[in-house]
Amino acid sequence: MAADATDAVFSPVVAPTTFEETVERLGTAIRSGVLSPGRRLPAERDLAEQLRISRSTLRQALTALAESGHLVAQRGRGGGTFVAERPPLAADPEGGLPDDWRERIAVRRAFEVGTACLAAEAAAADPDAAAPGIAALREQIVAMEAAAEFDAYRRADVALHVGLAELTGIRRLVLQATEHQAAATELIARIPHPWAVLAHSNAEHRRLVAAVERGDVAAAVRTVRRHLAGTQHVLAGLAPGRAGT
Amino acid sequence: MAADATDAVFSPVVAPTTFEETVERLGTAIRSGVLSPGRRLPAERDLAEQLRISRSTLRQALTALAESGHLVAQRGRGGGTFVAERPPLAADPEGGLPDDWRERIAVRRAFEVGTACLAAEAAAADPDAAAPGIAALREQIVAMEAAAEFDAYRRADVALHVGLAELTGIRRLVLQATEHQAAATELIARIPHPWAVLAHSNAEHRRLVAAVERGDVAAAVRTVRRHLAGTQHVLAGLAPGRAGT
DNA sequence: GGGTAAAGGTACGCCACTCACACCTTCGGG
DNA sequence: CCCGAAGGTGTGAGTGGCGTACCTTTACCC
Repeated sequence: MAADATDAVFSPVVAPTTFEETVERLGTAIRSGVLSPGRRLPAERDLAEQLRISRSTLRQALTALAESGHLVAQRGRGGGTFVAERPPLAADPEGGLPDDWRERIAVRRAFEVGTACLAAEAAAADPDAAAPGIAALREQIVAMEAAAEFDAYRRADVALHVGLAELTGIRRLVLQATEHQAAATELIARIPHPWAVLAHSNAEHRRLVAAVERGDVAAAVRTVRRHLAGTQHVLAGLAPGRAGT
Repeated sequence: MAADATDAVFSPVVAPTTFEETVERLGTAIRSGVLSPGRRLPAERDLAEQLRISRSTLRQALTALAESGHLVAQRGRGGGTFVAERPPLAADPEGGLPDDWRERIAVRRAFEVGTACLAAEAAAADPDAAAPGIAALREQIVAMEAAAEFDAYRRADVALHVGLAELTGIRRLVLQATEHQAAATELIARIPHPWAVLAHSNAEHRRLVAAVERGDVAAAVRTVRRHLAGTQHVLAGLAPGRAGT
């Protein structure tokens, strides 16, 4: 097992550029549905200011996202940059799982468990403040039940998990949640989704929301754990032999 | 509550440089004790290769760490770069908590809960493989009981939590664990630590390790949760009014 | 005692990225 | 019909990271 602490310390250092970070940020937000189709982004000059980057760099990112079908730009007065009507769901739908998929899914699991824990705590600490957020979660569950195709289902699924992070009130967790969800979508898109599985999954969603609502941390954690374990096992079944690094 | 998902998406983009990332990586490893005092780092040329960065950039980082008292360099054959005998525990012990301390401590809690969950699962899945790791955790607990001063206690504490992450076998979690621990140390260093509290804390450690050993996920999560809630409350008591952003 | 190898220390030029700034183009509304 | 708000374009400076070659120190070995 190569998880020794010193090995980890000496593992490669990555330094993403501003351009890459921006594409990642906006791209995941769009793919995960946090920025919904047709939505208008702030004007470039404003957005650059909000993101604390120069307009030049922002435009590089916007151009890249436009070329990859995430965004559509319209010139002239009343124009702007809009999220495409049918943005790509996953960044790279080429065959084969990335070889570190085990790590990714495990990190995501750890993250979700922790988030669910904090969300349940927040709901227990201030039920009134959490109520609207929880109602929003319920709406997503309804949307999932009504979903006629997998894309719609998955979008609501993502919204639910991101909404859970919102309950914690921690901005950083919300950001990470969208990233994890977008990453998870890319993996999940490659496995079959029989309706029976989706129905079962949604039953777990209901249980999760109920647990959060009554502030039952243990139940929330348990439910999330089982919920994600299913995904992990299905992926493991699809993995070519063992794909560990 | 400023944790709305779209707000998070449009929050500032940060792009750390390779230099900064490297200082962060090595600095946290040293401060958290993962790289222990007196330890020799790989030769610059080798280390640069391992970290996948140029030697020039690596040297910038090493120089900065040497100036801040983390490292000591010795020239000549048989020389090398060594971790200082008494490296600084915290990066910036200036007065006052950083204003986003609530976020930090919350993110850390979420992380630890998730990690404990995965660690307990790993132990349950393959008890024999996890046994040596768990024995190492017990050693840290013994070290904490024997600790005569807070520094020694804290180092063992960090080692315990990092060791927990190692049990999961996920390199990324180990890396994040050292970062969270180093960050936590900076906060914890500012609060008083009566021996009674430390003893109580260690009792929780024992319970945590026991829960992990028998693969009891629920108990592990519950224990970690309580364990960290204590820290959070003490910090909240020290916070100047409300330090929210 | 001198050579040699292994380590850190120094210098320099190239390239990619980021930024600020100025300007052009489109197009709806007053 | 013109103005203003939006995206689109171009340029030059500054900075950071990289590669490469070379220098200096020092322990060990013959």
